[in-house]
Amino acid sequence: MDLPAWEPRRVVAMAADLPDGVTPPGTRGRILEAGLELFAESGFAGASIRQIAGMVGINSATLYAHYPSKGHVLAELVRIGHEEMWARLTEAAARTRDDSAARQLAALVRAHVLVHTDYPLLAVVTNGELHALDPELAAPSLRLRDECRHLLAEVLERGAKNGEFSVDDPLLAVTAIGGLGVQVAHWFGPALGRTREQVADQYARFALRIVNADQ
Amino acid sequence: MDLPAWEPRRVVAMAADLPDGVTPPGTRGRILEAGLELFAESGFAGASIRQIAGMVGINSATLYAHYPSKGHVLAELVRIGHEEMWARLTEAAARTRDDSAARQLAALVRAHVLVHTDYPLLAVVTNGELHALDPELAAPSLRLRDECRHLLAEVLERGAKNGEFSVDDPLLAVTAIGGLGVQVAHWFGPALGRTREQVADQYARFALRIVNADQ
Amino acid sequence: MDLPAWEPRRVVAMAADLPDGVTPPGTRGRILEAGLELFAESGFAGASIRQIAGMVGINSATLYAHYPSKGHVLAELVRIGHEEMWARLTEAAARTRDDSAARQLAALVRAHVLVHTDYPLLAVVTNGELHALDPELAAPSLRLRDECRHLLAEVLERGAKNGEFSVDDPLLAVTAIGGLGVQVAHWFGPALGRTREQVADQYARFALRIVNADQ
Amino acid sequence: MDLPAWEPRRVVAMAADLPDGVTPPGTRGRILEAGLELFAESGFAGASIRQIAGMVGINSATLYAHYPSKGHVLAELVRIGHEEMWARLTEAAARTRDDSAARQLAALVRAHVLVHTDYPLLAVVTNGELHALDPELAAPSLRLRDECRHLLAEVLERGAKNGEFSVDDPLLAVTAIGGLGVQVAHWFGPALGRTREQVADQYARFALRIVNADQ
DNA sequence: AATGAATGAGCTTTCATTCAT
DNA sequence: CATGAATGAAAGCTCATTCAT
Repeated sequence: MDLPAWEPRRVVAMAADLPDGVTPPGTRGRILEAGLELFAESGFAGASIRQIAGMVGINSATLYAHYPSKGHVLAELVRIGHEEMWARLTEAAARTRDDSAARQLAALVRAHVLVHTDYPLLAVVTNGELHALDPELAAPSLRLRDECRHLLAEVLERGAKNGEFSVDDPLLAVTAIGGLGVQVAHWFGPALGRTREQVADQYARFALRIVNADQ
Repeated sequence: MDLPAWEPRRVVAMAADLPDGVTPPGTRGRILEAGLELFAESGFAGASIRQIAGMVGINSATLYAHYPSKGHVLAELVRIGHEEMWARLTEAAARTRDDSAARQLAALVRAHVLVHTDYPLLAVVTNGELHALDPELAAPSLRLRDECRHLLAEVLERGAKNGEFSVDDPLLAVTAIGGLGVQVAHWFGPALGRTREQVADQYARFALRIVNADQ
Repeated sequence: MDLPAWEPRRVVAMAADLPDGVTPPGTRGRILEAGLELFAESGFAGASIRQIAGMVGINSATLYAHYPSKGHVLAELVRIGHEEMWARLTEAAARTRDDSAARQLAALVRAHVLVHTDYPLLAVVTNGELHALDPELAAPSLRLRDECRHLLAEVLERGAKNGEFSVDDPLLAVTAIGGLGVQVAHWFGPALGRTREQVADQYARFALRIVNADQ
Repeated sequence: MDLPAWEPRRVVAMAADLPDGVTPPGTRGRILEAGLELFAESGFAGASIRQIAGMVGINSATLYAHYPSKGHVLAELVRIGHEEMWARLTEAAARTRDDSAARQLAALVRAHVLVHTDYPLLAVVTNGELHALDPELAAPSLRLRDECRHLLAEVLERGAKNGEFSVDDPLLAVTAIGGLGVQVAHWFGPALGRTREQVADQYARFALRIVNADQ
């Protein structure tokens, strides 16, 4: 097996993409993208307002015409990340509401993985820099995050109840399956030689096996 | 299912423990423990030399009598973390050298999980702050890290070859199984209501299912 | 003879003057003047950024909006000093190009002395703090300095060749005549009771005698 | 004429020599020599106690078993430098007490130059770092320094009175002749291709010409 | 005589932020 | 909308010096 050399970076991916339609126009949006790249690379504390401004090509004071503080840039990124995740998982759950638990679980895991392959920098910031946010700025994201975890918990319970799944410890299954997706953001990239679909499908199968679902 | 409220912290665990026998005596060791706690909580860039010194109860200048720079404190933590992980995985692999691939995989995953439950702060720093290290200070740890990944890859290949495992995409299986353990450090703690053994056993079973081993 | 008491200071003069037209306007110029005074008095290493800022009446951080480092303040002073010296010597040499070597030597020494009486602090910094400068920042000044020494060497050679001067060891004559002027910056001041012109004329006569020119 | 490239160093010479018989034995003497080298190269403020200790091969705390402070190391160097200068000039003046003023002036200048060629580092520190010394530590040296200047002033006055010399402005002649010697310490070295005697003889002749003595 | 550990003060520089223009 | 200048606070680190051993 060819293990690609492990890189001591927080994210392997390069493009600081944001979901369609959420990037504000003009300078405000470019600040957001620069913040995304730098926060993903160096963490919130490790990135400076001057670095962000420099990447955008503006004076650091100009940033304050668009965001009231460095923390608010992070807050907007974290909000966008959580909303995208929540939207995709909610959509996947709704779309498969009447399917078997197995199909719904697969859909949720696929959605979960794909949001991490599509926006790896955003995912790394969203998952890893929440601690740097003022509690009041973090609160809305925390609510979305809890809803996402409950979506996963609910399908596991449904499958356990109706006999599709055989789960010894549902809580650990949630942490495992959730954790699988989170890690994807760190290493997914073109060097891997796998498409986003391939990873999503494979990880969905892993999840089904974790809960002993027939496949 | 009772999902405990998700906490916006990098580590849930509290005790800034280091493996037996590696903590240097006296002030040097206390600096290491304080650095561990603060780097785990706030990241390398988010923790200041004065905070570390304050936690130890020394003047910030005194720190430099023991370590030549802030980066060297991190470097020692990262080195310890990688050596512990490497030692445990190597031991597990050696102990099960003559067993089936399934038993060896289980042993590796158990060891991997246990090192994350036993030293969660160290694991978070070891996995998450390597990027902040000067390349020359990081190099030895990167070598150990690659060896660990190869241990896992080798047992997967052995099981795939001898028919114990059925793996579509071995590389993705490595990332998945490896990723499972890494995440443990973030949420394992007393509030979870699971012992370290319970988590390790369960995760070992998850891994075996991921590779379709008979159990 | 009334020898004024010798003072253990690097410069006796007080006014931290810079040549006309080179002081930048506003804060940037006041930083330069404060740096001049403090570097002259205490040397580069002995003067702190906070002292400079305090003398200007600004926060020490503000200094960095005008100069990228303490070394760059020194670099600008050293550059100004060398350019003024070079300009005056070049002008003196050009003005007397068609005169006798004796008249040209006198003009050069007068110019050399006058630049030291007019800007003694600048001369002390320019001559005495070059060693503290990064080589790349020092390079342009070193070139000017070498050109100045060659101006002096050339007139000595001309006078030696055409019989106006009688010089045993031209190299030592250059060091002696050059050294005469350099020292002036340390002790010239109002307490001396001599005008700049008196010193310049007298030293020019000294130089002519050193090379045995008819007067 | 081959002007050697001008070097942006405070002293060109290398050997950190002290006069015979004054270097204290053992560590105390090695501290003095290390201080001499570093103070000459970087100035008092630019050299640290740890650098000195490092050069000696001792712990910086050990230095305080030999000298009560960094300033006292400088003070001892400055004292030694002034005593050597005073001793040599006094001896030269005494030896030529009954000679012509011209011969006495030549002897004084020769002695002055030779002390600068023989101990250039010491001379640079002695002349250039007095300002960094506490006034009470500097006082004895200042007295010696004034005596030296008076020796020179006296012979000039004698020569002027008895008609050997023709001096317009004795004070400026003192500054000029004194300044000649001081500068020697900065550039004298093996690269010059002149012996100490050659320089001393030549500079003595320069001095006689400055005062219009018959030669 | 020498040391390692410790310290308070200070260093140069960068931080996020403000404000007048 | 954008800027240059400014700031208080704090960053990592070095300073000369002290002290118990």
